[in-house]
Amino acid sequence: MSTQNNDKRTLLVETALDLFYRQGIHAVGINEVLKVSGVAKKTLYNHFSSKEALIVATVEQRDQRFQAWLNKRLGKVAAGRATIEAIFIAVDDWINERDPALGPFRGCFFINTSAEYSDGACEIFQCCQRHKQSIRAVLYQHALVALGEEAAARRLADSLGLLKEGAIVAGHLMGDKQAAVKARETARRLMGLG
Amino acid sequence: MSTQNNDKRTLLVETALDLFYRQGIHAVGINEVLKVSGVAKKTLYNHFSSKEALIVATVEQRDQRFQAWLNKRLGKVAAGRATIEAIFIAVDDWINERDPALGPFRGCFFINTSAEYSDGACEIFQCCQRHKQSIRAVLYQHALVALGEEAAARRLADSLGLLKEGAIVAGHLMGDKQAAVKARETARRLMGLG
DNA sequence: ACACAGATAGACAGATCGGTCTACCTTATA
DNA sequence: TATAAGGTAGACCGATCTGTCTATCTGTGT
Repeated sequence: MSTQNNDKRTLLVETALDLFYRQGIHAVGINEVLKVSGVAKKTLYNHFSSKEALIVATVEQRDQRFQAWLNKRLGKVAAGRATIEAIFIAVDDWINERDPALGPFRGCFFINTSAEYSDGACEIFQCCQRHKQSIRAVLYQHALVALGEEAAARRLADSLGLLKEGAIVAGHLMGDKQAAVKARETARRLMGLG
Repeated sequence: MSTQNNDKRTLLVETALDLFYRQGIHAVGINEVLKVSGVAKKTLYNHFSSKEALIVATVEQRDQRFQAWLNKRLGKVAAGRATIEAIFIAVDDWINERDPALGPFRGCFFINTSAEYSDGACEIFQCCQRHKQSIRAVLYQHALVALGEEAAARRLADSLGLLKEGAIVAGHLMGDKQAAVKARETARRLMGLG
């Protein structure tokens, strides 16, 4: 049946995403995904032509989940400065695992994945790129509301983007659980709120 | 002979570092390292007890090379603000591959490696952590010279660290070759030079 | 000249990889 | 109830992985 069909596909993607995020992609074999999910190998290759296709699906899934989570967090916040601050607060909750929606914190799945697939021509890397561009678009949108002028908004969005990526990296690699708080304070200073 | 002994070891580490940085660690097998370096397998296992030991050696080698490169770049610059700016200029040259000392730019080897070995208890991850802490110490040292006050210097060093990590990530994942220039401009603003 | 340390090539082992395929089972619908 | 689609379990394939081991060669110090 079609619904079960999608159920299996979804189960595979969610299981793979969880394992890939925790352990890295090359470190997780197809057989482990099958064992954990309880799905048969034939079913996997019925839905995906290869491991790479499964990886692409997990990246897209993570993108959708992340953006849905972020939109929910930002839903009731006024556009502009308040939303920009809310983004850093959301990242802080993510790093400190105060929000179960994203699961445990192991850094940015897209940064981690692009570390393993860094060929700019490959589909996996490009999926990661698209995600980052989506997030940057959100930052620019609210920077524009905050500042009203395009060039200044671009500059602010660039700075905010760097701070956000830096916070995620520092939160993971350096174990600095305050990284997003520091990023938010720096952002406030850049927006003239410090 | 003892010198040849070290020659082989060094050759193995440099070859492995180059391959690991370009392709990722799990994606490179021991046999490939041996083939490219022209060293016999027995010799490798004479110097390293396992692949993991070789990986640790490559991370340490990258740390040494990076710090030597940075120190050279900063050698003739006045301590404080000027050195902080020079750091971002150096990162810019790295991203745009204008300085052959670090080879091609594939993002931060330590970030990439910690993406594949993210268990906080494992030796490899801890080596990556130590590197980042060394760099942060340099930032703090010059922030202190620039500001003269410890708490403010810590805040500044934190902000600069986030901008630097963000620039490296943006330069790689988003292909933003201007990332370090933007980070530098933001840093200038934070230091009251904007 | 001889002994020995350390290098070489590469066979080999055992596990695991991604991916294919067979054979059987379950279930919804005509 | 018959049919057909899609699931299950898992054997199997060739390739590759890390790591061990044998056997041979080279070069240095005494």
